[in-house]
Amino acid sequence: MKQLVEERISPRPGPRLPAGIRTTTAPVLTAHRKVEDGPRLRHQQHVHIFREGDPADRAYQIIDGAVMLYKLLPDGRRQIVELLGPGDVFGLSATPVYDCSAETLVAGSVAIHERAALESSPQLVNAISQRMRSQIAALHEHTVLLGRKSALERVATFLMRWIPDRGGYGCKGAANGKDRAVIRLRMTRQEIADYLGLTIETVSRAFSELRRRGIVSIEKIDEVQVNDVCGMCRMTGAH
Amino acid sequence: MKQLVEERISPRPGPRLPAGIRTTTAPVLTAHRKVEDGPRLRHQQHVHIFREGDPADRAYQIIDGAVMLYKLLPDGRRQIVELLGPGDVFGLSATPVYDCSAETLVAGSVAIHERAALESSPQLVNAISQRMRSQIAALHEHTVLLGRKSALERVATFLMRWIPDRGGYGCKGAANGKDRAVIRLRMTRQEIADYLGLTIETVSRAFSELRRRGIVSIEKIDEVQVNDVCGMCRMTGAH
DNA sequence: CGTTCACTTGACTTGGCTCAATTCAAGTGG
DNA sequence: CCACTTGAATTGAGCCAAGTCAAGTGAACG
Repeated sequence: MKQLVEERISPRPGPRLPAGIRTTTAPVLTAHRKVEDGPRLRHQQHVHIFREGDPADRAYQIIDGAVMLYKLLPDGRRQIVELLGPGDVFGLSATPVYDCSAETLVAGSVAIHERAALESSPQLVNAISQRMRSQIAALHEHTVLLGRKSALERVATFLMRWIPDRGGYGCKGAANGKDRAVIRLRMTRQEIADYLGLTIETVSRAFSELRRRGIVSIEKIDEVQVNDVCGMCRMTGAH
Repeated sequence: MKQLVEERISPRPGPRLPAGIRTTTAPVLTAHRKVEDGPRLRHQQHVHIFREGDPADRAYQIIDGAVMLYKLLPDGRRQIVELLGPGDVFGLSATPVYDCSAETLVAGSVAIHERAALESSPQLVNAISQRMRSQIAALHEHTVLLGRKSALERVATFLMRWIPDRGGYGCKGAANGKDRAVIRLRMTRQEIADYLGLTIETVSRAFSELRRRGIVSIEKIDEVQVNDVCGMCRMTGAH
């Protein structure tokens, strides 16, 4: 069974809470502690941490694993608005309720920051502030993808995202002779489609097209071998 | 000639906000000091405040007027990633350079926050933090629009945005008998298109379609009379 | 008891057709 | 004259439907 296990990490032993039950007392995070200290939430794959419209009591920071934030339209259309990994914060809301839902993509754990504690520590505030800036830049980038890129460009951009140190600002091209990479997707085609603003079929066709062109080969369903990273980068529309 | 005029303003009573451009939340006021104090920049319409890639020395907060943030692809495709009004902050960057360009849509003025000063005042940090949360929520909303909405839904959503207190969370429907509104666009069709991820022709056709359906009538080119706000709201895909 | 084979299931791929939005090309009017 | 609108042709991506593939289930059988 999928489950959420909430636990309090040392130095403060505390109550274990069954899934779905909320704490009423806010823990105090002092300035000198690492943000990862304090209460945590362990989670399995594909469980909800919160849903759009829930009271926004807490914010979270990913320690490990991966989380997606998504929004639904009333007729069922889904858009995944952010993909998050270790270090990323989510659940910060400008209103009393969450503006989107958070579901785990990969098992892991997150640190919990009670809403009340979020403004008390200057270090924490500055650290989270810095994170928000990065996430805003990522949202800008994704906005360009959704507003202006073709299906093939979207999928190429998506794949480049998972190749460390490539395609970004200081990308020098292939480090050594070979220009290969292996990507573990950890998302279904449906999730990729909902992130890229496409249908599952279009995503599938884009993968096939990349395979046809020799840019990638797909061994296992969630493992993509990139044979020509620079070649794929040129297909992103960004270069 | 278009110009930027920088000047230092002495502390004085806070801003009256002109109606029109978005008023997401109240203007940011800290406990002892208004953030609008300090150096300012007056600007005319359609001038750049900074460009993508410029060193990100400062952040800005709009006092009045309107600003758009946009990104370009190398082949010239443009995507406007944010539309900002009074109170909104921009120019916060996670890197040493700006991730997008900022251009004014409407003449006005902005407050300048030097990068170094941004972490010094807790009040300022918290106020800006709150602003960033709102902007992230707005970006999420726009992501759904770009990823999942039809052209007509996009334009209807865009128009609803400029009608205060309607279409949002606590929208009660028409306040009194009539259900009308007047919108001053202050953007060209090209800018609207680049914001909505469409072409100028598609935007034009969407306006015509709304006119044909009697939802709006367009007197002057940048003034839209909405005859049936609830009707338009139903076309946004969000209800 | 463990192996095999038929069947089911879910996820992905591919094909064919459709349609919404783009592109190209004239208009129109403030 | 420039920004916008409208029309006609084009096309990329969506939708629907069928096909592939791998993993899992389970009953039969040596």
